[in-house]
Amino acid sequence: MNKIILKAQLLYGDMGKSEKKVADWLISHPGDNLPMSISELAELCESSESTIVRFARRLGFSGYGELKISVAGEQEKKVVLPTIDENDSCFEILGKICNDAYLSFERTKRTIAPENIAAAANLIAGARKTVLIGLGSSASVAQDAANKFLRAGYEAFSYGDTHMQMIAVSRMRAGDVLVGISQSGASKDIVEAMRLAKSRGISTICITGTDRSPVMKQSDIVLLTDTEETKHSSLALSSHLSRLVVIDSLCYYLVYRNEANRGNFEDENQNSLKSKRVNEANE
Amino acid sequence: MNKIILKAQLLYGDMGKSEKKVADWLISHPGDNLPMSISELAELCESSESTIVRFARRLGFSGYGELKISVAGEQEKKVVLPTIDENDSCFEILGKICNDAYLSFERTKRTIAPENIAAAANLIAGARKTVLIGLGSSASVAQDAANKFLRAGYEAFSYGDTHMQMIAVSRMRAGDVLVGISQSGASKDIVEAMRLAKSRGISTICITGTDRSPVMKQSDIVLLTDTEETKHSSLALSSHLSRLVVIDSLCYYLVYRNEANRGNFEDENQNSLKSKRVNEANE
DNA sequence: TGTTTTAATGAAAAATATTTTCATTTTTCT
DNA sequence: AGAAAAATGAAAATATTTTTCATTAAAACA
Repeated sequence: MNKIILKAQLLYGDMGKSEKKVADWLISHPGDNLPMSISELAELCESSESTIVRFARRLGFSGYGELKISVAGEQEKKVVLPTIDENDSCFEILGKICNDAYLSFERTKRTIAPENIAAAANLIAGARKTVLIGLGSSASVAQDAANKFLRAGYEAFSYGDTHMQMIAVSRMRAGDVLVGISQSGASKDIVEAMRLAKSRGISTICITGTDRSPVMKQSDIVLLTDTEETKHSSLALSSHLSRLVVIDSLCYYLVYRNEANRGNFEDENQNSLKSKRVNEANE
Repeated sequence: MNKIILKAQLLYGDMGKSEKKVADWLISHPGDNLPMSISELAELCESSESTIVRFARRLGFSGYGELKISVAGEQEKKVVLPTIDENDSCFEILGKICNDAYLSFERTKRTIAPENIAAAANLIAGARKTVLIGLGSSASVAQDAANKFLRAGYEAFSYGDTHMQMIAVSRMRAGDVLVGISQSGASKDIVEAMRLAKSRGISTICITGTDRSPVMKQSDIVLLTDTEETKHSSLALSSHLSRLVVIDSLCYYLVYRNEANRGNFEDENQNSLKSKRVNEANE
């Protein structure tokens, strides 16, 4: 995978017309080495030297020299363009999905507010208990999160059933935290549950992929993940993965924060599951 | 081994005293990139710019620029493994987890057998129904998969409860497919359920991160994901994501295979959920 | 061994390449 | 449509690379 081309695609939207011409050239010449001099490339792209320097800087290089060298370093790895088409084999699709996930992670890093993740983690760390709710694919994210938080030593529960969600919220009190997970940010039942929680003085956090969405209005802390419309379909695969990495980073932070847990939680968890494993010798 | 260093050694005898100093520096710094400018290198080698140009030409390059780029191209892409430490902020952890996920995807692409994914997808595509089972974090993977397969137009169910898993298997028949998900590949209950299924002539697929694991012996098709031992902890975050991208690629393939579905499944799914969304105007 | 010839070297000049600056153009917002 | 902001490229300012050439070091020969 060519990281430079991926990065160029990632930042494509931010570029001006002329910078896009540089990106286009790069994207349409994967595997090529860059011309020796910036002037040659400027001519090829029908652009100017300064634009190319700006392009290189946008990608994180100090200038054209670094870009040139980095492109050379990336060579021999072919680019997979992340549009899935009907003739792709399963394995090709896997490659494209991995690419897409990578881009989604990069977008999430840009979208999410660092201080909000920290705030969310600290809120959960100090909470009496944490309840996570979501529907559809967000229900499995919620379940996964509850699973991990519990293993990290925090009281966490998830509910995927709208009735149970309301019941759970009605049993919560100040000092508890409700985490609502919704890609669209507009799931009625989740918004309702969040509203109820908020009215009862319970802290609320949402993880959503849609800015200015209803669920945000009911949240004390907003974790905004990859907001890009998924290019493939409503399966919304990559955005789902982004929500998981956000959960994972919260979880890691919690593990490290939990002094008592830090050293031994791995072993403890391993031991608690030991009886559930096949004794390989008998297998 | 680095081709450029090899060449330098080959031609070492022909060089003058000063050129040898340049060769020595290169040989004693394998894996390093060359300094940005020829003057820097001249200083490091206690030599001069002109000598370095001569050295580069002797090796067959047109000048320092080409040598520099060629050295960069030769570099083995050594990846920095991001180890999370206790002083990292949540946001830093997020970055490292994304990196880790990326590496995990790369490993999965190398480990998984392309023909096996295809076989698994085709098996599911032709099945009367598909049952997915897993425990712990694999339960949420199973749930996520069932959710997506159903949306893609296939009969799919997941069970996270060991009793329900056995009951579900006992109700299956030839023509059905059982997918067992287990990172360790050694979960007793999953292996049991798979064995039962196999004895009853039901096709079995496993998704696991452990080669030569018990669950593999009960499987017709093995999807082996990232087998790297997780560097961080038993939370096994990245391997979890790898299993999800495998599910996602199966799912996409199924979507494209399902002729009837292809065009309109997105819209249908969107419509079926419409009543569950907040009407934004009222919000 | 001393002298001549040849090769190697580096300082500085010349040629190239890159980066910055800034006036002009284009786009966006009102 | 007009004002403000952003993007662009020409040209100036830097920086880098290459060439030149005087000097030095090494080899060849008497």
